[in-house]
Amino acid sequence: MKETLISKSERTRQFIIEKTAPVFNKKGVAGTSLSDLTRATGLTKGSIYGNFKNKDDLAQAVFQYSIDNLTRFMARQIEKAGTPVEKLLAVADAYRKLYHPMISYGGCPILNTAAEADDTHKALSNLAVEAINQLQAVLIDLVNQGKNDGQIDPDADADRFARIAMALVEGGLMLSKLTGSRNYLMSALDQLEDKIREMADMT
Amino acid sequence: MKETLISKSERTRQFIIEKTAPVFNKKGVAGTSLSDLTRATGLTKGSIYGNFKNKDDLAQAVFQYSIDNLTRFMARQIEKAGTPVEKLLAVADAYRKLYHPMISYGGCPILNTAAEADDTHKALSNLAVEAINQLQAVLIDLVNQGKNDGQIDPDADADRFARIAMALVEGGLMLSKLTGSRNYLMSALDQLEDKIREMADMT
DNA sequence: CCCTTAATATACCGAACGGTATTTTTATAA
DNA sequence: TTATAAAAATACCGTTCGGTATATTAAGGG
Repeated sequence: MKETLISKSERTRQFIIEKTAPVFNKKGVAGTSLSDLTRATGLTKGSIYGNFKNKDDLAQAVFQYSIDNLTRFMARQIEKAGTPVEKLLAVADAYRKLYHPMISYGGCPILNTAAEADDTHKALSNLAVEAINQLQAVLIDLVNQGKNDGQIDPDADADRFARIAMALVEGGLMLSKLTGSRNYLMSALDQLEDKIREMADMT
Repeated sequence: MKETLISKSERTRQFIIEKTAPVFNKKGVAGTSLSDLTRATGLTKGSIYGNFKNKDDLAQAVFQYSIDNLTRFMARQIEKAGTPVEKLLAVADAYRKLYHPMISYGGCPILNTAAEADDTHKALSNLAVEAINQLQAVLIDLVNQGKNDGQIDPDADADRFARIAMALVEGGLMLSKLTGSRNYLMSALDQLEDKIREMADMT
């Protein structure tokens, strides 16, 4: 008597997402063909189309999966740290840890999706905007917490900080991925940490 | 008696590049079809293939054209400014001026190319690396000139500054393009200007 | 163990793909 | 003005595309 907590199709669906995620992230939606998908999964077109209504539908599920992984990882790193300022520094550190996995995954999914989809795949680019807003909201919240604790300068501009942080991280990731040199992301993260310490008057 | 300084084919070649550049930049190489190209130019496949040996060949010419435009514009802006520090600030200001044209062009070609090509089109991604190195070299050179003039702190790390500057600009552009909000690029450029003034002890 | 249903594979579709050989048109130097 | 060469258009190639109707297989409750 076997307990089937999740149906076969749900498992297959997840399997397809996991196997095709790096392919989509490296080749883009337009650059990924159905034969790429059957190759990556070992399944046939019929099976894939039984679980997703078309390629774009799968691409969206894949993107959401990638983002969920990223935000869950980030949440765990933040949880480990104590004060709001330490949590902000933990975000920067999280990206240092993410460097290698992210590169072999094909770079940041948000960046990749933004570059490809903003003029062509509106549904997908909306998901990317959501992901950015979500990450930013975390940063803004932490800054505000730091202000309440008296740890961060009450005059600090949380929104502006979050925008600069995202730009540094995404820009650094893109350049490191492109050139093959860690330096870009690392310098960007150094700069991000400087900004955090600056807000916390730890200069 | 008409003086043909440049041949018909050279003119057509340039015409094709100019007309297809925004298409490639918006849709990517994989996402741009030959019918997109014939539509954008009003020419036939035969004509296009008489001037370029294949789609990738045209894509590379298009990317180089976009980069040349960017670097020429940047050089002109730098030329106008006086001291090295003013020239560095002129670079930041150049990106402010470029905001609208860049957005309607489909975003930064370096970013777009990096995102699409680094796992698929090696020749193209090499051109993107070259473009980054070229822009960075300009920044590094200006910082060093500032040091020689005694205008910039001799301990300033020019390489690190250039990496952070590129990350801020590219990240800011991507986020502004994605979200439709100027704020990202503008905050990133504010930050870049702060860094410049910091190096110049104008704080 | 069987029967129903769900899941996967097979076989196929029309369309669009990138690319090319050939013909027609256009430019241009003599 | 005409011959010739260069450029562009036409018509076509085989392949792969995304997608689907149908057949086959496997799951899993009764």
